[in-house]
Amino acid sequence: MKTIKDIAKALNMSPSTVSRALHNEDKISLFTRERVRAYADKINYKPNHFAQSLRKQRSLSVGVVLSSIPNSFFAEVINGIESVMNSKGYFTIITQSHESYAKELSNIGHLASRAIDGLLVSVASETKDFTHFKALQDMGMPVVFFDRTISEFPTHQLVSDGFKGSYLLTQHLIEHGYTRIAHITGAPHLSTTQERLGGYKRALQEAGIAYNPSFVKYTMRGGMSEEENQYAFAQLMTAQEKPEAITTASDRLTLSIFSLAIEKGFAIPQELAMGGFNNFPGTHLFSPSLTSIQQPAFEMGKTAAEMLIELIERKKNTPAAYTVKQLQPRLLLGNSTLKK
Amino acid sequence: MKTIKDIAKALNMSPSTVSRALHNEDKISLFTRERVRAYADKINYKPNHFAQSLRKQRSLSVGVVLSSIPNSFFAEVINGIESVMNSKGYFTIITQSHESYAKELSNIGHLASRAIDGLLVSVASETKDFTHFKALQDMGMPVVFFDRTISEFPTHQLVSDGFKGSYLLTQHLIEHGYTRIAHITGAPHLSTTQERLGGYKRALQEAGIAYNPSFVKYTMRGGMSEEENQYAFAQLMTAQEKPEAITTASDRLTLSIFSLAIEKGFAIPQELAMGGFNNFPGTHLFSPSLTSIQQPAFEMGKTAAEMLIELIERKKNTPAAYTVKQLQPRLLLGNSTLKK
DNA sequence: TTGAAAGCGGTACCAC
DNA sequence: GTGGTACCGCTTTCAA
Repeated sequence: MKTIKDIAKALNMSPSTVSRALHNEDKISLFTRERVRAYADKINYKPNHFAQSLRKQRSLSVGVVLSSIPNSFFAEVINGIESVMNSKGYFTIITQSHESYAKELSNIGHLASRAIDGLLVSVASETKDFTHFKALQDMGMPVVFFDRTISEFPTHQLVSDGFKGSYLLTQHLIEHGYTRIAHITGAPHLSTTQERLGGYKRALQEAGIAYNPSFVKYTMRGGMSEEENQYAFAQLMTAQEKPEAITTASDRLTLSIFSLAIEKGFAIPQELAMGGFNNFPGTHLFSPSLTSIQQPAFEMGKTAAEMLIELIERKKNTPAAYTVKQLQPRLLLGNSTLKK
Repeated sequence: MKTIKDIAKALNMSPSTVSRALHNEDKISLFTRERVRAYADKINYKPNHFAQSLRKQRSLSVGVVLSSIPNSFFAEVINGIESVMNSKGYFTIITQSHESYAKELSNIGHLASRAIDGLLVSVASETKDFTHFKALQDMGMPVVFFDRTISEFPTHQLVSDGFKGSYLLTQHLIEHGYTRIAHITGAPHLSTTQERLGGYKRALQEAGIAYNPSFVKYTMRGGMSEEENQYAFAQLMTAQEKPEAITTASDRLTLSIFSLAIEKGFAIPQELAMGGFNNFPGTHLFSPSLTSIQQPAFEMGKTAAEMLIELIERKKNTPAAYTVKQLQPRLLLGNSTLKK
């Protein structure tokens, strides 16, 4: 691997001149700049990233902690993040928590030792303690939360309007004649869970339908555990008072519960209507086509990345005015929630 | 950020001792080791990765170049790669080519300047020139190809048996009474394209069905371009001699062509049977459920990562004996290829 | 068993 | 405009 010193020696000048020439500084004569450039190209010189980072105390890379890459929602989010980071010259290191607190903790540790310049996080569903994020932030690391956030955390946050999404879906079901509507959701302490539940309740309330707590089922692993999902579904459908419609609050849950209902032989939507949060491509090809609340995943990644860059490149002493942004979800109608 | 020097000063010893103690070297007294460990823990010391990499001339990170993260197949592959890399202490930097040669080239450049220890590549469909990979390899960078490979490239390679997958699907269709079977595939120069086409041809040949070149359509962007897909589909279905079945050679193509057929109102499988390579979860919920060839994506990532680690950690002077591994795909039967 | 010091590749301050 | 050089944090050889 060729270094600046090699170039300096070959061209008979000092390393500092070479460095400056490569950075195209005006102080260096155009002639020298050209000579250096040409030679660097010729020997295919690449700056050593570690030396640069060590010296400049910044790595031009950011870390991402999210639940799972094969989840279509997050896959699209990553795409959005990378589109921004690449154009700004930053690298993106992605880690998966698989909804586990322990994994999240160890990922954060690894990322910290990589001296990343900033961190994008969608909190694992198991996580209830935030001191590991706070510790990083106190050390000067910019942190932005997206999707699953910690509302009381002092930093930029980006969420999709889960309240609205859930509200629209529930309202849609009510308009189509359903009144016994269930809601299967994630862990109760999560912001997303609370919002989505809130939208569901509000729609019921506005329609004058009494809220029935036994129609709401929580899953601690947010749909990642098939047993948990089956249990929640069974509890709902073996009760004396069964729901006529189920809404689901996350990608995994939606796919899993829909799949279960088909498996168990429920007629959809005649016997049981279904709809939920879902970013999988192709659910319009399901039988019946699935009514979904789609979140703007790519845009979420893109915007979160922009917020992070803003924090990273802000002057150190500028006091940060943290904002919380909300993106609007879309309700995509399918046949799984048709009028009875 | 605390450094080794801080620890040394606080404990009144030299940086070298601290370094050795942290690495648990026997030369250092147990007492000292414990003292250092305890203090390092207390101040939450994390080694500076850049300094380490700069000094040791290795980064403990690997680069990955693949087509697209939101593609379920690659998302699962990434999962497999990370499971190995994390356990071995390596970091994984993922880049997407979106099937573009230019993007692939620039990704490789970025990764190289990050001084990655190794590279995992699934070649972009546009790529026809391999000198950028060769250059890296000549500089001592271990490279492993997976999925979309360059067969003549001297290194470890890992593919799924596309010939077999395609053969099984075509054979299945023939057994169910179809004879006019089409095949929509990617760019003709790709190894995967040729294999999958090969399996298709072999099955036809064994059944004594004449190969009809007008039943094979190529897409240069491998399903990423909706226009291309529509054109290929239209060409097949507006010809005088229409196929009764279509097989598709990649995830994107399978989803896209299936979607098109539904949209255009074809009765599946009565009028047109469909099946193809597909790793999307949930196609059993399609209407009709989709016959698919599933590739072992997680295992592919896992094995490719292991092969790369093997190359990285091999002693420099050991001559490499490169191997080509094949993983077996599974044929998942659905209703989209039922007997007429 | 521990310490001193050189050096990994670049950058940036200070001279000239 | 250009050169000399200290230094970023860590590892490792040599010496003690």
